[in-house]
Amino acid sequence: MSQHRHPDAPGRAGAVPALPDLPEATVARLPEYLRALHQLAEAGHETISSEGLAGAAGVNSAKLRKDLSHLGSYGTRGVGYDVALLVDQIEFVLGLTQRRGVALVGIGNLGHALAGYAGFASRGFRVAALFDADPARVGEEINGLIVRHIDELPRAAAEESIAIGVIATPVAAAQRVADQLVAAGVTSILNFAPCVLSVPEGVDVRKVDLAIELQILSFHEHRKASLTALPATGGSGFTALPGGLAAPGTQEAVGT
Amino acid sequence: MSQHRHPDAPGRAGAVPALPDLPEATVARLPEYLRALHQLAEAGHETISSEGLAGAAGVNSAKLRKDLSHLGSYGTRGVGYDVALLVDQIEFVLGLTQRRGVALVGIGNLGHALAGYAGFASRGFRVAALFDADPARVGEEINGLIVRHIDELPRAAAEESIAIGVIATPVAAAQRVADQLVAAGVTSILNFAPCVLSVPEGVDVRKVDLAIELQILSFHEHRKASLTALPATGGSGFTALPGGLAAPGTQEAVGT
DNA sequence: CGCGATTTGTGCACGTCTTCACAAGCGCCT
DNA sequence: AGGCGCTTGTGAAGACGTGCACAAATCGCG
Repeated sequence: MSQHRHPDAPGRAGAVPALPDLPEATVARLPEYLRALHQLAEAGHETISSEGLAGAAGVNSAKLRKDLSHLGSYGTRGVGYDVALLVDQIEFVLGLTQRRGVALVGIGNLGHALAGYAGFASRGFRVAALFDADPARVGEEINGLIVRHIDELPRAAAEESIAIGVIATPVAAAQRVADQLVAAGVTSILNFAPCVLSVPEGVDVRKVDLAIELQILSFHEHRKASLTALPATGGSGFTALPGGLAAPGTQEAVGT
Repeated sequence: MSQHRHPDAPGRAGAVPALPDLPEATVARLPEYLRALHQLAEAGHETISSEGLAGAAGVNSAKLRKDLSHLGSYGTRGVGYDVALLVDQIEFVLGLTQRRGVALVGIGNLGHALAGYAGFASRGFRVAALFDADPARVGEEINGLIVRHIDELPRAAAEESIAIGVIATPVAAAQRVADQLVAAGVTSILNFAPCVLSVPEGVDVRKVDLAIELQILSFHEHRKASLTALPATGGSGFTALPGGLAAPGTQEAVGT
């Protein structure tokens, strides 16, 4: 998945190439661009226009150009972007040139699935260690990794130089685990437990709450229902017809 | 915005009380408030100040007040918000007064975990049907539900009046499944496959990409590393200290 | 070598979101 | 009753994000 096209990626040799501080919104989209680029590369494209890449990533082309312009000028006017070069560039900015180790804590229902999720490995991460507080789960092997007791976290984190932790425990344990992760030197946490974590400054937390996503969808369902219940105020009742085709350009189809 | 719709309990009496169209950012936070409110209710609070609720939800109190003000005026100056009333109000706005049925497609690694995820049931949803295209998986029982073949989706969706679909298939199958869901009348989709879906207008899609969350964290790791490598330019070098206790502010949320 | 077709990079205007700061409202205590 | 402290609700300002529209740059071709 990673060709070495441009080994002369910016800097990396000692001197830090002064990461431009990107807008958060841009950072959040870069991984999506990266995924689209890999897909395009696999399809044989060597260059891609902003329009094409925007389509594959499901965003506006002007927005994409502005996002990429923050990284520097890596396109060629009249031609487009060099796919391989852009892949290298985005991977560098995202810090994916080194394969980062991830510690996963909480090997329950969800943790099990995460431990076996191929998407992590294929997108630059290595699930380096699994932990659980329940002795009954310790020792289990998943995908070639043995589940260890949470108390071994400090040693394991140091040995494997782990900077990212994933919390997939029940809510009741999440804050305690977060504290333990921080104590072990972890500075980034991905939290699947539906609760707010309190962490020291300098530690980043991102939260994924599966139920919240459904609730947001539920709101829109509710709104759609209350709209169709009323006499449509000029809006053409869309009425999701069975067999509906993807007609208007919301998102573009990408190869399946 | 001095609109007094239903001074008493939220709607639920037949007529739909003209949902105010909330800012998207507000909608995305309401579920978090709801979770915090349930937690507070369980802890015995009957009323809560915006400051207190904001703390429990991990947001700024001014933002919270503005968000809630969009729903109407459900607080009492000098006192705070009535917890039970606010719970009812938010649940109504989010369309959670009816327990919505969800169809889950793709019973692989992740799908298995989602099918057994207790958080869905406890937050207003009912996983009503499981589907997979692989005949080998059809017939398996998970949590009291039998995995059915994807071709039975139309009938099942109609019987159970399912409006929300969850896609947990590999990328290669995702678009096809999305088409099938839409054809079956589903108007909201939660997509776990790392790809862009093309759907007709009127169908909402939300995407959860676990690897993207890690990549965003990776970016901040990268940035933190390149900052500590440089002589701090006036900024107070924080240097995430291990063992630090959650002292000062709240959780440092990265991005949206 | 010049021209036209194409596409990037960006200035600008607009809309959305966030945050501050404070008046208005409410309850409690004297 | 009146005053005082507390909290909500909101106007205004600023920060941030988005999208248009176009100049600048590049390629291919005759």
